Amino acid sequence: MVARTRDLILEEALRLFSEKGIKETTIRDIARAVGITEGAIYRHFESKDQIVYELFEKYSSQLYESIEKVLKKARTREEQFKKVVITFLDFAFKKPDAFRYLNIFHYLRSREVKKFKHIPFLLLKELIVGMHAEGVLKTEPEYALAVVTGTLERVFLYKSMGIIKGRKSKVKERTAQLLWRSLVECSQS
Amino acid sequence: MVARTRDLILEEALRLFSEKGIKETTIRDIARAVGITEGAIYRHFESKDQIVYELFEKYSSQLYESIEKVLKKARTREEQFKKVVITFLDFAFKKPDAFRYLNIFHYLRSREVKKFKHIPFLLLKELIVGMHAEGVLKTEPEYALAVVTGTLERVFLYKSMGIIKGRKSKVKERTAQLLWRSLVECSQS
Amino acid sequence: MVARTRDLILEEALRLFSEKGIKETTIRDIARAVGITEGAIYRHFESKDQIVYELFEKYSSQLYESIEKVLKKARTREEQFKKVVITFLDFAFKKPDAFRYLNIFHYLRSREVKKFKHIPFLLLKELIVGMHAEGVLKTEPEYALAVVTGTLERVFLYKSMGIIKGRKSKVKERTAQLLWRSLVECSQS
Amino acid sequence: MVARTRDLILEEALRLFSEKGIKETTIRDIARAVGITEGAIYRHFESKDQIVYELFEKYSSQLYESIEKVLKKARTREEQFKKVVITFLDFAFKKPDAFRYLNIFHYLRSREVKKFKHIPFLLLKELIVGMHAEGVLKTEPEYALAVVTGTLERVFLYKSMGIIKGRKSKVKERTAQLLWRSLVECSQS
DNA sequence: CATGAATGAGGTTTCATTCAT
DNA sequence: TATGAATGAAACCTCATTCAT
Repeated sequence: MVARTRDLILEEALRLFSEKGIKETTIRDIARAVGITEGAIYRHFESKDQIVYELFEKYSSQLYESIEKVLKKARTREEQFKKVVITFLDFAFKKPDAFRYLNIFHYLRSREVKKFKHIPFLLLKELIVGMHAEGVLKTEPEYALAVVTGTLERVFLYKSMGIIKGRKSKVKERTAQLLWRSLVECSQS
Repeated sequence: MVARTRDLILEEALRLFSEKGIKETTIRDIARAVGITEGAIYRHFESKDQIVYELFEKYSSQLYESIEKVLKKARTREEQFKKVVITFLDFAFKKPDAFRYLNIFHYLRSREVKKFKHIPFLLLKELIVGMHAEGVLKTEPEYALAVVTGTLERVFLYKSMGIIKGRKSKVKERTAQLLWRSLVECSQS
Repeated sequence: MVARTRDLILEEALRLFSEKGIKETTIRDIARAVGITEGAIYRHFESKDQIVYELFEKYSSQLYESIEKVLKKARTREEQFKKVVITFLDFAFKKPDAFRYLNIFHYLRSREVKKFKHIPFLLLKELIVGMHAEGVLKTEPEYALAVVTGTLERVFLYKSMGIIKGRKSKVKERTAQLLWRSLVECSQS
Repeated sequence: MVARTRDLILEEALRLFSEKGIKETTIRDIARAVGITEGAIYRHFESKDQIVYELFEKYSSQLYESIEKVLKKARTREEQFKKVVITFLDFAFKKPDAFRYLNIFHYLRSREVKKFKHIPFLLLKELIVGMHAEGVLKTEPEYALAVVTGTLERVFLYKSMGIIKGRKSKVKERTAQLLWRSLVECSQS
């Protein structure tokens, strides 16, 4: 009941930020959503920016760790690649607000992203560069990265907009397969 | 001389919106960039939102028309597809602020997008659905759409960040080819 | 153990008030300095103002009583005068925070000073007026008062800033002698 | 009528700051006194602190220049000394709010004083150190400085409180003479 | 057309004080 | 006695918009 408020603030802030944008969400919005007064927020956070950063740090790390775990477990490059795609989408589907928020943050605060360690994007980059170095991936790694990250974001977006239909597990599998085939099996240079 | 100021306002607003965000850019910022005072802006526009909408309308239509033209000219589906991809990237490279702005607007004002006709995305959607209906494209159109739109945005982003290197014409060609092969030639279901 | 906390609060409040100012010091600042929470302060004091007043009352009285004692003991006007000067500076050097605080309070709350009895300044005034009435002091008492009080404050200030150097006992003696000679021996009208 | 508002803000801010203190005066207080809204203040000043600094700079410089002028004109050390004392008090009597404000600022923001050039106190210090070096002043310069600055402040204070009576010109002359005799003619070491 | 001062609503933040535990 | 979360008023500041000139 004590530490709860802090979490509630983070929860509602995440929801509102991902819905309306960061600047578009006011401290009052958050306070109202939590059911406290504006002043109370400042017992738990020093500033609005602290909430903004803490949310990025929290979910960035979460996703980062999931991917790290998957990378370690998988035996083959194929398994690694597909599992990473699935992990991304799994996170996105389970925590859509968080995923949307991470994208917004990357878009609007790209300069500040550098201050954080544990950027999931970097793990993906490493994987793709590694695959290319080993000759598994013929496509230029920069392009492959663009295809993968772009597709991930859009698949999530279109799924949440209802453009892409079907069970989430199906969507995850299909996306992983599609990207693998596109980039690896259709060997392109 | 009269119309010039109005255009300058749009120009600077676009630059600032795409750099810092819409809410993050103030009327004063725009006025200063143009070299006039805040009040003067209201001689040309009724409100900040009018600038926001007009910019979206303007560049959305521009891109829409370029794509329309290309679609009409092209003889084959392959030519259509590749030319559309190239047209998108051409627009993005020539008017990076506008392209970034269209993306921001889509992200933050998705509800309002519906008020506008001439959404380039819809032309792309139509093309892909058409290709699928004709059997040219085996990949499910929703996924193909996700791959194409996502990749386009990322290729532009990574090019402007310096992650993707090389001449712009090369990048455009390569992206078009890559997407065509991935989605069409690697026949997938 | 009970009274100890109360005293600690007064102690830390005095230090902070004299360092940063009254309005500039928050209840939270004081609580943190003492090592308790904000709420706990209100177990010991009804309000911030009560702390402010009690501190003034406490140190004002202390200095008042020291001076009173000295005045009673001394046999001659010269001894009285010099001892009073020394007592003022002795208090200032031993309790610099308190002395600074008394000055701040006089400056910012001059209206409220009247509510208190035991204002050290009044004893000094009485002494000087008395000396003048007896013909010991030729200088007009109002001016003498200005010279004495002003000099005392500045000697303390310059000593704590390092502008005036030397042992404190020396500074006290020298100031007493200097003021006595200036105002009394150099008979002026 | 245009530039007037800016000056009015400075004027009222000075009055309120010197009456109630800096932290104790709100932007709203100033706005109300001027007869405008709070927001309007920010068209003329970037922040409350800017007003605070500008006021210090303005009156500090004014007094500084008056003293500089007097120092240049005067032929003898005696004339210099007395004229400087008179100039200080003249400023204090003509602009009591400004004089009180300079004192408050020195007291509460001593660290920030170093950022400014043209501190009147420094001219006084120079004069006294010079007089001592030449043997005109036998009293140690640090003590002399304490007596002079302390007395000046108190004479002003007691005059404005009604403790010191008489015409202002009389008070100025008397203070100058009293300080000269005390520190110089009563040769002390 | 343009200026730039002003408004007024609303944003972020601070802080003395209260209160359930 | 003490905690620490919460309140609520008020502080500083921002900014889209209006308006007299």
